[in-house]
Amino acid sequence: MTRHSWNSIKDLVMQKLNARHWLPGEKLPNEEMMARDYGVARTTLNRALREIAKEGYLIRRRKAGTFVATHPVRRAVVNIPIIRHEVEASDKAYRYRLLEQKMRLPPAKLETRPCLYLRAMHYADDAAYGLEERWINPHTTPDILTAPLDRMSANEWLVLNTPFSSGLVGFSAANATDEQADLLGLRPDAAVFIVNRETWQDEAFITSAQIIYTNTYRVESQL
Amino acid sequence: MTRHSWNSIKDLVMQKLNARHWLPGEKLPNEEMMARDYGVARTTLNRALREIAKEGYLIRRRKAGTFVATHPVRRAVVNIPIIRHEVEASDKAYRYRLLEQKMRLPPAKLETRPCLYLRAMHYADDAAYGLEERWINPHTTPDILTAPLDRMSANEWLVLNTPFSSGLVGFSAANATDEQADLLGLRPDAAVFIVNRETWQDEAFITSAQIIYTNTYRVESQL
DNA sequence: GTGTATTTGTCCGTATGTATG
DNA sequence: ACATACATACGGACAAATACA
Repeated sequence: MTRHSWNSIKDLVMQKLNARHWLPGEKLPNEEMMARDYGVARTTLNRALREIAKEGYLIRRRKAGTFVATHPVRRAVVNIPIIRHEVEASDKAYRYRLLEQKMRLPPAKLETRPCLYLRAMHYADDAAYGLEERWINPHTTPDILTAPLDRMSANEWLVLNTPFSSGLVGFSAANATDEQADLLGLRPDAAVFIVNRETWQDEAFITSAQIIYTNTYRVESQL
Repeated sequence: MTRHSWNSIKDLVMQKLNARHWLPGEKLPNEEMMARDYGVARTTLNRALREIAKEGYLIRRRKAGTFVATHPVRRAVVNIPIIRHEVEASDKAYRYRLLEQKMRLPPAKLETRPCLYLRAMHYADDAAYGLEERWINPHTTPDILTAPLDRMSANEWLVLNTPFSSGLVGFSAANATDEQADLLGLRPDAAVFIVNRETWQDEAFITSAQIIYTNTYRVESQL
């Protein structure tokens, strides 16, 4: 019986935006008026407009009003899956091999005390999938020292066992070093796709990882 | 205290999640109880939990309840700016040069009729910044044929003049072709970072672009 | 700089809808 | 079929930000 949900109001406004009913930069009527026009409560209309604004198509400012974004900032949401899930999602057998594990002094921007350094390979159906180089801070995550890292990737263990407050992801490209090319089965100097991740908890560094993928790897996302 | 109450409730719940007050997979108390516990209205608590769920840390199902996500899917939101804005944001002078513009038959998956094909360079302080190769469908966007593409990048024109639509973004790495290396001032075979974009409107293709950046380019994002 | 009016942001309490165990 | 828990609606109220006089 409720013909109007905030979602249908959202669709309706989006249609008007697409139809250029209001031009970029133009001011929309205020909430109260629009709510009356569409026959819904202001809170309902508010939610619809808030959602549209979050998607970047509207700009809302108190006292000023609601405006059509002139340059909608396109945002893409990319999923950062656990590598095992990513491989298994493409119907391949996942395998993980720990290459190296030792305590070393990390780059100064991370920590001044020695940390756990790991190198590991990820395989999909026995083909090299990605090379992982990772630092883990045992001072914030002491349990890592007894984790079964020979069987389970550090990534997966960390997701299950440590909360974190903030993080960074970066995507970049580089030419493979000879060693990387060798491990990944690529020709020397081949382009590789690199995903960097850093996670922190309240100024204290938890882990920093670099995953080197072959150049066939792509990150894709709906706009 | 009345200020941003849903946000402070969200912080509070996030803290409890981080502190493992509820374990992954565990069920939280129902909305009514939590609202009473925290001394807020149920709608307020609802909003807090809804936001947390949208970030992936909680799973909510009607009748079943609210649960701690076992494998929170990490999502990173990356902004896809207009290249001019990106360059100007780093305090450099932006320059754009159209290299080529003609009608050609695009890849069949896009369109079966001839489309506009563009190649253009983007510069930051006279240093090569990115090479753009783009298809634009004049059958969905006829005005493009009279747009001043020698002065304004197609990207920017399209953002201003075509309605919103669905799209795809992809990030990948590759070795530069000789021509690309030459245009970008890179050594032959250097790794380049490639951003692909496709935008569609109701099954009809609008534009498809590939922007080739030097390997110093990075896409970064907060987790 | 100050004050005021406007507009969005949020909260509350209640009520109803809806998916689902 | 039923009960439960989330999803959403409504209207009234006040807070916060800020454009404008």
